[in-house]
Amino acid sequence: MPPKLLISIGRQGAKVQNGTNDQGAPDAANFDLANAEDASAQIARLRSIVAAANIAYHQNDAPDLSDAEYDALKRRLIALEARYPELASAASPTAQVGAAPNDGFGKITHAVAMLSLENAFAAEDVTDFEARIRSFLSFGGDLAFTAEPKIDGLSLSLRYENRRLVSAATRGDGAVGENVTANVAHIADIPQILPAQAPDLVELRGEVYMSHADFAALNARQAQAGEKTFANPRNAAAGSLRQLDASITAARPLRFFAYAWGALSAPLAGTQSGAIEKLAEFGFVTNALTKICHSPDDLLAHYAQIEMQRADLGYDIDGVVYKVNDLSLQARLGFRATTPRWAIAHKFPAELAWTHLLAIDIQVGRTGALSPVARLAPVTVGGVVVSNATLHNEDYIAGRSSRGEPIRDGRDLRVGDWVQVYRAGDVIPKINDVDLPRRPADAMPYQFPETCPECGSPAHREAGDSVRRCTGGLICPAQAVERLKHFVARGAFDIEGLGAKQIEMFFHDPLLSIKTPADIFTLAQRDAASPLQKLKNREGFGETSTAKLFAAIDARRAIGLDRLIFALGIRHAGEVAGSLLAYHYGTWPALMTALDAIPADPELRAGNAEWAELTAIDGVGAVLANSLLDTFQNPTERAAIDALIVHLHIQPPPARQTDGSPVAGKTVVFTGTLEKLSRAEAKAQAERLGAKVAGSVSAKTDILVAGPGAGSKLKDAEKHGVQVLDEDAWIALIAPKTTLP
DNA sequence: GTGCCTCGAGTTCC
DNA sequence: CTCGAGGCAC
Repeated sequence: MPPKLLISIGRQGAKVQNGTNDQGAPDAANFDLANAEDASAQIARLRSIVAAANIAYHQNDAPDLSDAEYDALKRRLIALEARYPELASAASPTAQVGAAPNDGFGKITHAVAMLSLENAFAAEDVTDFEARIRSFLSFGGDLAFTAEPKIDGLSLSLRYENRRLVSAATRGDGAVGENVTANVAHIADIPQILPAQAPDLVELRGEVYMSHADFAALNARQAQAGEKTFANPRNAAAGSLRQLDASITAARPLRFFAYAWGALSAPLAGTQSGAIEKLAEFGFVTNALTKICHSPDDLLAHYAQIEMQRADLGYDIDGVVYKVNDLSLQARLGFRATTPRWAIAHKFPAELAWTHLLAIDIQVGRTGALSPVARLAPVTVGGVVVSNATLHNEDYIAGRSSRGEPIRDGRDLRVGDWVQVYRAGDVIPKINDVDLPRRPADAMPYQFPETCPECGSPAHREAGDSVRRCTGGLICPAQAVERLKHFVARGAFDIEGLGAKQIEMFFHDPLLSIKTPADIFTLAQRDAASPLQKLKNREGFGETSTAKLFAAIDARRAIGLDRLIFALGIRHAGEVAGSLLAYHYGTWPALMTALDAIPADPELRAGNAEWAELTAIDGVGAVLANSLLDTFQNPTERAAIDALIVHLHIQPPPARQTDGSPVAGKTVVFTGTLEKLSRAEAKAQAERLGAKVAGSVSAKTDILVAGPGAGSKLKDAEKHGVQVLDEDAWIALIAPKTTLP
């Protein structure tokens, strides 16, 4: 997932609904959406520039564009072509470089990201959900929700411009999906044209599914024709939609329920339920079991009602979705990193199945964690055949959580046991229970290895840690290869054509080996210099895909500082930490200078100014800071990083989209009692507008928002000459920017 | 010190 | 997707 993208989309969601912006496709953002004439001219111009640059680069060895410029132009072209599928052309340079391997579908960037939902399993999770919303909003009045069945199909995003369907995309990673426009052309539930009352731009979301009756008939036809049958309606729907030959899709009985929207040029209504009614007026099929509820008890009653009807619906559902009905409250609640705060999916209990535990294997992850995996006799659970299940860690096998509490009543798992499996969240297979009476008499307790099965190094478990880790570091081939996979993963370098499989292959390749990240960027050079076994002559590569791969690698020499930090795979430094550090330090040299100024001896760090600055970053604590220093001050690690850096053009993190927000870049501190906003809401709102929210007042503070009961912070503010506002003044200050649909 | 809220790191199957 | 735990508010 491109993390920055997702976060910025989430935080900007409300504005997008006003039609003022288009965060999901930054490369095409300044483009007049309604004007396909302009698009056609721009696409033609960009194609010729990019094609010329490709030739200059690959044949003349004299690039006339910088990597960053080339990358930007190409991305803009891809975005435009995605937006205007009718202008796409096999002759476009993107047709050769842009498409993913073994995949005939183009990509479409969602104007507003398609997020996932938080899950609830128990009644308690539902009451918690409601309570959390009330507390976030400081709201005691009537709080209404919509409750509707959660269809078990594939989510789809349909884009209508001037009331005509222009594109259809799968969810993909949430930010970018696959273009299936041709495939949905024959789905009867999807209108091609919207009525005159619909807004100019509608990005509509819903679920493609197959009914039980149609599924049974399709499988019967498939069996008769000697074709493979589908395991369940969901797979059948997915398989049908993703046919490269759209005429096959047309012959499959797919259906569609509309239930949500992304970008809109005008709001549909003031409530979720009102908007759904509008969608029905537009000609979409909406679910008849959608109901407005006013309390957790109401929600749970409707859940029970739907669960009772489940078997008779004629299509698969896997739960009930609850959404805050008032759209202005939805906007205030906003988003966490990957899920909205205003919705939750209440899942039905998972299906269970008994099977045989055949073996316990150990995998080694990029941080050296030894993770046990259960090998199972294949068994069907929830329509899917499961043969592996995660076992988490050694405590989990032993029958206790790492906090020492018993799980499975303290019964351990042994090879040879009968175990009960389920798919957590209908995805990840897990072991729920073990049948002790059926345990073979000779079954032995599992002995967790104390050395790494991959490299033989000692595997230690630190106090308070739940996992045992290989101490081999980069000596361990498993760690080295996993680190490389992480380096090229989504959200990191994300190099097209260089995924986990290719990394695995290159890692073990004697001639063109990739052992460190720097090796990726010298691959083309080493290939050119190598007298034998050039990549293009190997099986599975050839001239085009080799050129494609080298071009994809080159395109990534220009990399955002945030992505680079994340890509290094430093423990505790994920996407968010990468972004925090990038925004704070701005450039690579600034970050290095700061880290190098901190003493190597942990004992001496406390008094150091750079250490103080680092750990003062909101979200960066001592654990992360120490982990960063462990990596950068380790000579081997540092040498590998320095060797990488010379191949890159490190870009500053993208400017925050704050649209001239009055508080962008300011540091704000809240103190005292806030009466109109809760603390959490005030903080989220300030951050949405580009402000940094700090906990204490210092010379760097710009604004102190003081409610009644403010104490020492008010005095600090006076001392430092910090602007002090009361809550009303703060709300007035940010008001113009928080008007929501 | 305790209790949220997120984030990070692990995993499966198609 | 889930679990553990880091970071911070109370």
